Amino acid sequence: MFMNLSPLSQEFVLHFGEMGSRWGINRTVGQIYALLFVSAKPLNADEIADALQFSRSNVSMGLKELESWHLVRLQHLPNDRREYFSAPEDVWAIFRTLADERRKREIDPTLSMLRDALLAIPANDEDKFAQKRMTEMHNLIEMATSWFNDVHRLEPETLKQLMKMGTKVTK
Amino acid sequence: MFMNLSPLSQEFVLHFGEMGSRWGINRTVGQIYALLFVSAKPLNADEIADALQFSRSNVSMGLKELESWHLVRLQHLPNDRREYFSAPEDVWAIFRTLADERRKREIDPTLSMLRDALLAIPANDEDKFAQKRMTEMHNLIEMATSWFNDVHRLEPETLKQLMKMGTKVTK
DNA sequence: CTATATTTTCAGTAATTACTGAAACTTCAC
DNA sequence: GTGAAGTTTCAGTAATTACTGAAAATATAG
Repeated sequence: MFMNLSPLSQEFVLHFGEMGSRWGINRTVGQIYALLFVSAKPLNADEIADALQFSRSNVSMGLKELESWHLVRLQHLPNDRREYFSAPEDVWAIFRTLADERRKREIDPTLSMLRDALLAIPANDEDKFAQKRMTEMHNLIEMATSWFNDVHRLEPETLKQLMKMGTKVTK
Repeated sequence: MFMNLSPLSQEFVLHFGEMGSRWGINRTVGQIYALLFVSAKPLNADEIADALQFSRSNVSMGLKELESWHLVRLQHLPNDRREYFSAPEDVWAIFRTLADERRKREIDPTLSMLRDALLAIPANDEDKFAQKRMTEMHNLIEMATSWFNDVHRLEPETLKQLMKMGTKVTK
């Protein structure tokens, strides 16, 4: 199916395509990302289109999407006008970027909607109940995100230690 | 647009519909869940179809989907043959269910694919590099999930305390 | 067992999202 | 400037996913 791709990379790429569609990102974007992730060298758009066998314009759109997620790095190679792309090397950084971006897109808007809703004067008992539920949700999300923000600032090494300690901390 | 829904609940329901489509779940399913979440009483499928103005069969499918996520409770009311649905009351429990279910669907398959890929004999240098990257990803995910499993077992209250301490722990 | 209430399935259709190729635009070497 | 190399846009089309109504299946009261 793919050109110039070892069976190992192929499976990885295909898997990420499928997973991509379970998340918000589509198959194409997932595959492009996976390909960049396992590539030792940065790739240009034509190489990607060639390797994954889809159109040049599709690659262009996919890369734009990945850029909007801050998941790819754009660079230029000496004596080459084309744009080369690669996935950041540090998997912890990738993880943080992803979490951060998802927070921005999925959590923040909900939080702001909830804040507005909680300011409204309840018109009746049903509204009162609904607001109670929304308050619970709001508080949970607020706490989780502020914890996340704290953790976010830690160095990977520190975070690793923290995770390893894990539940021991409770005692 | 919706019948018998206060503006407050309407906005909440609409917002969750939109958010739903950013996650894997579709608009309909998001709306049904939101409706159940803010309802003081359990609702039957007809009430849901009526409130949200979509077909009975669509509601049936949506509820099945929510059941597969363990996000709704099914119950029967005395002297009524119909099935009534509600969202669990404890938002922490909901959060855990959601995280758990996503782990099962999005992380576990990836982990198992990575494990397989790491067992393969690399055919060349490119494969060697690819495997190195996959190992990094594998280790990160493994660590994060095992941490998550630990945390998962804690009581909400303990977890709350832990989160409040947050970064103070590092010192 | 029969009649009725309720839920589920599913084939067909509608709506949405993804993808392509051609054209437009941008960049840069000369 | 001009032209070639590279990139993006976008209208049209393909593919996918969501939704409906009718029919089938299931459950229950009498």
